[in-house]
Amino acid sequence: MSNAEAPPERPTLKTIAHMAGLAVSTVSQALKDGADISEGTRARVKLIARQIGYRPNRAGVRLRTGKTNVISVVLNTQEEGSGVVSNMVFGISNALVDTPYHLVVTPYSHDDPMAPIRYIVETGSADGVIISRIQPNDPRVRYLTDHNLPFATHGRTEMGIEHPHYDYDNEAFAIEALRQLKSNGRKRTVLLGPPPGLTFHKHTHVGFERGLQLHGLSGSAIGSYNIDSSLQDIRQLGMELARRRERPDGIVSSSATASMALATGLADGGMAIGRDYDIVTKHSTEILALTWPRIMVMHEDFREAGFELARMVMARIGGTATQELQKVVGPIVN
Amino acid sequence: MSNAEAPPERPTLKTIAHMAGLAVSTVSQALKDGADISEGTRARVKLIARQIGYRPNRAGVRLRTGKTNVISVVLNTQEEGSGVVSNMVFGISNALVDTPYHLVVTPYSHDDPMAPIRYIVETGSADGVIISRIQPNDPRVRYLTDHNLPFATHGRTEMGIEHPHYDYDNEAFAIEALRQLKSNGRKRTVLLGPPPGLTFHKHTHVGFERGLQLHGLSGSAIGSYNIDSSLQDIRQLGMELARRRERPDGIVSSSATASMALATGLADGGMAIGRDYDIVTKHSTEILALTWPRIMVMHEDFREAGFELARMVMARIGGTATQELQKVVGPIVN
DNA sequence: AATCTGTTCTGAATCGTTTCAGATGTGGCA
DNA sequence: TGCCACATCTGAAACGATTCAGAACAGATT
Repeated sequence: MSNAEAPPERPTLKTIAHMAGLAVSTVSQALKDGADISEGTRARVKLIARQIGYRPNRAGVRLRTGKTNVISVVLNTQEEGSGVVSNMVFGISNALVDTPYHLVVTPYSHDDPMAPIRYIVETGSADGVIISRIQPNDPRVRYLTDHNLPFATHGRTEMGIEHPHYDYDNEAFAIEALRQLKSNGRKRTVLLGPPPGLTFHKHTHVGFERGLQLHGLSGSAIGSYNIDSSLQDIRQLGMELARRRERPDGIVSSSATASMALATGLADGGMAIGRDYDIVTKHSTEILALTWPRIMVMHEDFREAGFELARMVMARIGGTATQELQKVVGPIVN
Repeated sequence: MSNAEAPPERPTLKTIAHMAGLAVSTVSQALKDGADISEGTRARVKLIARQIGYRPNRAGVRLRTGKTNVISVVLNTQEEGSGVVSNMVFGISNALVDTPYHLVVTPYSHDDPMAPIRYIVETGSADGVIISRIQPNDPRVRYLTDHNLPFATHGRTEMGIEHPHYDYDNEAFAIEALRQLKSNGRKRTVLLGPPPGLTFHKHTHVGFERGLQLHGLSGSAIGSYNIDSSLQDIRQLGMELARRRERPDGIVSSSATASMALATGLADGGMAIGRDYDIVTKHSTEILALTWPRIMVMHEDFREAGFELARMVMARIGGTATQELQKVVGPIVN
């Protein structure tokens, strides 16, 4: 009838302090190798902590220090894509294993990309942020910089602000894609690129133009559609291309699903890959290579991207210089 | 030189109390429509709170009340799939809009599905949990039930424990798939189903068997491979099937990507969809229907699943009876 | 005038952690 | 013996919210 059989409460610093016969503050210091603690008690405290499975209470730490131990990844709800998001998320998760950080997903529904950023800053709900779909002049980057919240971007900006970023070299991709088309004897090329406004749209188009010159090809970018267009629309585009007087014979595409839809449309129009045209695309899963083997592919690894971005944010939180936290990976040329 | 131009601190209850000339506890009560507060001050406090953009400090609430305002979704890092994960996550996010809940992603790397669950329970890091890849006798379900942590499962169990769940009726799917194959004149069927161990493996196989009887078809389930097998392996399987003396002419598959790989292998073996065989599959994105129009599809909506699961967990946290939080959606038969 | 009832508000304690000024005790040295 | 320096530990305060026993005061009742 006594309180002997109390439910097993989570151990706190107080628990350890009681067991060790020390004050709470001593225990706190000991656990973090504070200066003024003797080697002996330090070891003793740590032993006890390990024995009883002590884990610092996140709310306590957060309240006292302001550190949330949270990394927030801000995602566009619309973003579909074949596993881009999940791979990013898993990549980030992977980098967070064995750190105190938790990963929270903060979504936004296309109307306002700034809303989640403001929310995070105003409520102080994360120590660091990862954002994607970067624009050359990105208000989120400015805002986060102004408010001094560590972040990393999946993509580059052009606003004279140094910040951690990870990016795929889409310029190199476009050039290499054209090189491959050229070496297959293709002459009249077309680019189905990223949606306008985003930085990697620019990079891709610049690379495309440079590639055309470099390899002496003719070609043009599709203006009316991009890889974010509906698959139905892209298929229509394919049929349209097949109906042109001067049919293109080489296609550069920035997305695997878009490529499939486009190839389907072209097939509707009677054009066969390998015979009438070739198509080079980025892809991130093996399904394309397996079921559309004639589509030429360059791999882009979003898991790696997530992993690196998370490491960058953590490094930034830890004080690493921004300049050391920038990485652009080129396409893997086989 | 005075402290007049202090940096804009986040407002707290103290700020409001100061402005309203009230005690902190009064403000706290007023904001949550506590009983003993006059209508007047209630309105006044709320007005001020709105004006200055007050948001409760999560750490404060969490420390005092133990409520984390976090929903955790536990995901298998291996889980690839075409956007299953991202759609789930976005669906959950959607349900969490305009609630105080944040979504944290807790991953695990196949070795131990229990690890993240134990972590969440032991550290009390979430008010509710969403899990998937459910087994008929799932230790996670027992553990969460025993420890009284609200949760919802994406899939059903068979362990005599009532718990919130959302599931796709894979039994009905298999039966309907066979019906469609039958009506196309197919006779010798084969099932490429979910990996063994999971509940929806069982459901799919039961449905398959029942469908065979119901429609008087012959058929068998593939034992050695499943939709989690590598796409290369599945393609091999397709070639193998095409080499059999008694070639199957009807295929039921539980995954879109697996179906594509299988169809590719069958094509390698000289079999053409529509001519030599038909294949019915589940899918969740429109890409399949667009580029493989001859594959017959039934749609499974993972965004909806995530949405419903999140609502169930929140309802459970709010005390809604478990029995009212169970939903099984059938395949949409066109 | 004294007492009671009821409404509305307050103060203190608490959750778990960190920080920092100061307490305690040890030994050395004059 | 008395004083100082040093190593080690402690107590109190703070972060922001909630809870609850009780304070303060008004009006009604005797």
